[in-house]
Amino acid sequence: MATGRSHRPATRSRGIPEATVARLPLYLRALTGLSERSVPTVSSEELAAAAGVNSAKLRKDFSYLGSYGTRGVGYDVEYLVYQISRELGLTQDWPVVIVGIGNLGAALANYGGFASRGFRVAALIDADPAMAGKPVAGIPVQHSDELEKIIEDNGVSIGVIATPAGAAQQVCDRLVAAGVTSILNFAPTVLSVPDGVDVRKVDLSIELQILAFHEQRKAGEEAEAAAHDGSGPVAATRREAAEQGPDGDVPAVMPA
Amino acid sequence: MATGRSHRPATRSRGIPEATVARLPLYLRALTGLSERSVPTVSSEELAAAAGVNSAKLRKDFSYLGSYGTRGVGYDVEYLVYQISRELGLTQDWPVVIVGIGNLGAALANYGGFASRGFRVAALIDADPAMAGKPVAGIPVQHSDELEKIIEDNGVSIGVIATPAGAAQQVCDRLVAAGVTSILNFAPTVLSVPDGVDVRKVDLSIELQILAFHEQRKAGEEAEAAAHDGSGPVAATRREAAEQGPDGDVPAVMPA
DNA sequence: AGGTGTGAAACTCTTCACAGCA
DNA sequence: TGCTGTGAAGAGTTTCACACCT
Repeated sequence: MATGRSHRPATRSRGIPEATVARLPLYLRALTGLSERSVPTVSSEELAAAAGVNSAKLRKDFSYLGSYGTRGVGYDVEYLVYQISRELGLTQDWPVVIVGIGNLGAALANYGGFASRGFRVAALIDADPAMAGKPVAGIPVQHSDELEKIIEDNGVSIGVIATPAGAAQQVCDRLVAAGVTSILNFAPTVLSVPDGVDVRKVDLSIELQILAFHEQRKAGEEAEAAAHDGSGPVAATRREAAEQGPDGDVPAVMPA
Repeated sequence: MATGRSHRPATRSRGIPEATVARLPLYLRALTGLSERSVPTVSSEELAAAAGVNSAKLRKDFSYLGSYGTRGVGYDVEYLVYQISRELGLTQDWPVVIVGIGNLGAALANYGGFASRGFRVAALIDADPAMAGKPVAGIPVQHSDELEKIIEDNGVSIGVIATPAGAAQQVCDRLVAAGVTSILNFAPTVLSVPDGVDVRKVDLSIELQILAFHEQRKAGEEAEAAAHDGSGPVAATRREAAEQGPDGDVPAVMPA
């Protein structure tokens, strides 16, 4: 084991690697599916397939949480659901505000998986006075003047920004000033936040560009293959296969 | 799999690491901003700040593309924009279809950054006959019966799935059968696709769960700090700082 | 047998630090 | 002088393979 050096363990805290954290929701979703179908236990192999990862990775991931499986048998579905939920902090309810109720904001408000898993839409906020009072997904939109009050009254610590890019930083600043410490940003901007505030970003156009890169490379390879004829230096120049998507992913938070 | 078993050479091909590819769109966005403000050159330091990464990483990233900078000076903005665009395959236009025109699909269709950067919404497709013909973002929605024809007629190779989870795999299968080889999936499901097809996934609920994990950890640390010592548990938050968000990120594609 | 849990190896990504060029 | 480009070190992640428990 460790040579007794006082080296910073880096991934500190309770030591679950970011990459693992990013996959826990995936496992949880797969487990929930099994649970609904009343499956009592799963092997790492089966669960891994359902979650779209490989079994070695899954076992390693679970090993960071503890020893929740039974050798020769597998994992108890209900028990794992609970353990992962707890680890992710989903046994409590997180009030969330969504700022910017355009198409995207409305889509998010309507998103079922929201309420279902530990999150509660505490408020919808928009800068347009014409929106105020209009119900979206059964929740009346409130004007952004109320932002600070809403956050304090509801103890909101997670905010979702679905505004146009131009407004994002400003909204972000107000959210943070009011006490929000985690932000999910859908606006195509880099947000700057003080230390201690986490930002995760979802950007459609970035995803598409990454796809385009690979798409282009496929086209190139095809042409090359046609020119060369088969049997290149590496017979298998095909796609290299990173089994799962780009969802949660690895690099995670972004203070400052 | 086909012929060769063995291992994938991984990052192979022309050797740009996935992590770098995932950041190129970020750089491109920052550069576009500079370009619009007619800034002629940038240093790695400045550009890195604008893109939300650190400069060493940026320089390393660029070194995979070639030597496009000038020592002692920096990078020519326009030239870099071109080089990155080319590398990402954005000098050509990619026709894209969006399947599932609910709130989310509509939001995507309306998303400006779309058309602006190498992508063209070739068609909007929905299974609801009542939607057919209705224009969204100026484009008439077409019924899913037309899916195969649309894809072939337009030479579409990138598809966006914004349907409910239940329909996603089916839609995916049809897209792939019709010739689509890159898919951006917004439905909360693991899609299975044949080898050679790339899938990227965006999942709101996963992002929120990751935030919740960190949020919970912050709360825990605070409590711990408070217990240890009465002094203000102010900005105690350690957070080790992964400077950028979870956007594109590292693990990338997912065949099979 | 059957499947988990985990050291150790392999690989990828990030950061450092500085040589070298404009 | 100033900033790029990069080898090398370091950190984090994935995969392997097998000991160990049921």
